[in-house]
Amino acid sequence: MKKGSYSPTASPTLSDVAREAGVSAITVSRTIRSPEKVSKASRLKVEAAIAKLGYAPDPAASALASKTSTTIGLLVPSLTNNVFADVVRGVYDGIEETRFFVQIGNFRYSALKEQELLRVFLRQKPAGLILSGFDQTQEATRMLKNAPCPLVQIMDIGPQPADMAIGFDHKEAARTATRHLLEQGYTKLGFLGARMDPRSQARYEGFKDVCKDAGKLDEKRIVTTLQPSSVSMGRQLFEALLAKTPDVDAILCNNDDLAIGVLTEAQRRNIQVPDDLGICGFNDIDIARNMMPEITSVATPRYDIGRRAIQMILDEIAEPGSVADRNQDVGFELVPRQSTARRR
Amino acid sequence: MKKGSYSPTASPTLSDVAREAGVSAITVSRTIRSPEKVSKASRLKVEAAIAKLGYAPDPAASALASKTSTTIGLLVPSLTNNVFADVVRGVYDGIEETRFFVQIGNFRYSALKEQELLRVFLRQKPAGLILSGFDQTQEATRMLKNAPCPLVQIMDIGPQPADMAIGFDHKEAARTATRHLLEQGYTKLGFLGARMDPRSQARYEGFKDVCKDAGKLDEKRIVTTLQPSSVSMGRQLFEALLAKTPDVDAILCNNDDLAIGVLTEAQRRNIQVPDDLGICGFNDIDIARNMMPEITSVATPRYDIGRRAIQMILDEIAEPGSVADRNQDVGFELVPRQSTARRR
DNA sequence: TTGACAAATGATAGCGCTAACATTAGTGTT
DNA sequence: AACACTAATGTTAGCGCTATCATTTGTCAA
Repeated sequence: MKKGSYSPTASPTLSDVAREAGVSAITVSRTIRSPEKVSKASRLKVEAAIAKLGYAPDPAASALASKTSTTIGLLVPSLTNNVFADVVRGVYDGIEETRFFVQIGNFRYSALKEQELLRVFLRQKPAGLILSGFDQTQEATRMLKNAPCPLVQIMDIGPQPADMAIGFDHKEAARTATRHLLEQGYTKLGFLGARMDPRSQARYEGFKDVCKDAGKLDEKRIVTTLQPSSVSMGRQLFEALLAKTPDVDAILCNNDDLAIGVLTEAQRRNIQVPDDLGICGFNDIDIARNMMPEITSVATPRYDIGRRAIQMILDEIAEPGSVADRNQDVGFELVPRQSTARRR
Repeated sequence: MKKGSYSPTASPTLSDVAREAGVSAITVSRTIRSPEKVSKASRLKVEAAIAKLGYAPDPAASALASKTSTTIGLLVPSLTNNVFADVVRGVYDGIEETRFFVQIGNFRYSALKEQELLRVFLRQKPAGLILSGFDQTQEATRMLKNAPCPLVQIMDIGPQPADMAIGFDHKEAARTATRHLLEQGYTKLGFLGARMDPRSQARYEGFKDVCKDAGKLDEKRIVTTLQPSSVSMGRQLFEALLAKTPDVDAILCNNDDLAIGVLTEAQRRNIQVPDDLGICGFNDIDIARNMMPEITSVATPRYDIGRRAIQMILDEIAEPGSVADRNQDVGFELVPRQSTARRR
């Protein structure tokens, strides 16, 4: 059981190790941080002392003295969202076995909240920062300009990253999906969108672009909400869409959650997918591609983006300026499946 | 664009704020950390100065001086898993607007890795720790015994928490679900399990208990894997089960992902759910309850557990010993739906 | 052997904050 | 008015580490 006090227990410090090893504190510090600067004899003595005392450095003291911590900040707009869950996973996998930590900040799609989180994170003297997209506030952008660490903006692409960026073109992805629906012979295209953040907006624009070019744009067949995306929301939006325009014959969903909702609601209403209704999702999550029928979607390299973003940061920490391609477009891939495979 | 250097930029310090406000540094510190100890006049002056300078405290310096950081460690076995994603969300929601941070450690279902993460986390002098379950290594348990901070073990229940605990009885939950299947008239019950961690094992035991008591246990109708859970894995396990025992008429799935996989594979094979096959999931995630047919599941308060765990920690930080119920069973709820609503 | 240089090590100071104690201002009692 | 007390504020020292510069030791050419 536990005492009610939570008193800190003393751990050995650098000087303890130094005394044990018969060297100065700074030599111990160097043995840990840059062993190549220390003679083999000293190194062995110090390593033995560290092992004997069970020493581990205090990250707070280190951060204070060196003005840089081992924390890498990751600012995401949502933790619920599949997209960011995958990114987070990639980042964590990439950080494993390094001396760094990840600290996640959830700014809930609020640029202002992002700005404040950024301010707080910067006070920690992070070793690196990963941000979502390019839509920071002016003040946040200003802070980023002279951020004291490598920085990657992820998920989106843009002409002017603050430092580095990796993502893909959401508008073009939606264009590709929309063209696919037209090619499959659908003519009355609808669009469902939840949580209309900047990237969702870009997809929406892409959809409208292609519809307009094909002379098939009907704004009544567009239903969006600012509320979070979910399967139930997909059902609700689909119901709303049917109420307005029952003649819709294909739907581009802003993400796979919505697409699943549309599919299950269609099954309930006995609407045949893909013959009466084509459904295309976005992101290509595991569940959607295992539905019956399997849902057509745009595969996006979310995990990979997280993984590569963290690698860019680690590379820059090791050797500033070493990352050659500082603005990477990793692309996307339309994966046609049964849910849009209409019989001609 | 960016210079290649990442030089740290000076931010205002406590003394800067103190000078601006015409008070001493410690008064500024107190205004931030315990405003009730400061007169209203000083407080207003200090707050104005903070706002003017855009000051935010340096957590490293604070941690070093006070021997306790504002970091709360959260050790989870997986980031992919829906279960822990919801817990994480609850924790983040509970921490919002406080001065604390969450730092997640992913130990990938390895107790040894958990132990090493714990060691590293403890060096940060965390303000609190949240662990998953009770299955720590001996060494980890020893470290926990004299952890210098409040500590909550979550998701499971057990007789002897290291400090505090909140969770529910997985074995009993599985018993309840299994009884439900029997009550619905199913007689040849199967069990599918992936990622058999200690809590999955407990559910598995619960299933076997009830089947055995009812004289309906057939080990051939149990298929498990150590690989991660997913919808595709649900399909695979279901296929394996059908290959062994095609007569199975109901399946308890270790979680909803598997259940969805079973359902979609059943649809592919034209097996009627619930009449030919009953399906019961676990966790009651949004997608499962929106399938067609809707999937019966055991609702577990994952978000709530995260939320309450963090609150227990915050309460203990504010007032050690103030949390009265230090070992909470938050229960579960069977939610019968169409996927087990067999016609009699 | 000497000097020139690099490699290895150390002494000192200080990062920005808070704990602990010291002092001053304010409030009420007799 | 003098005293006792609390509330508010300040002074001092130091948390554990690393940057900086100074010193010592080792290495090699002339």
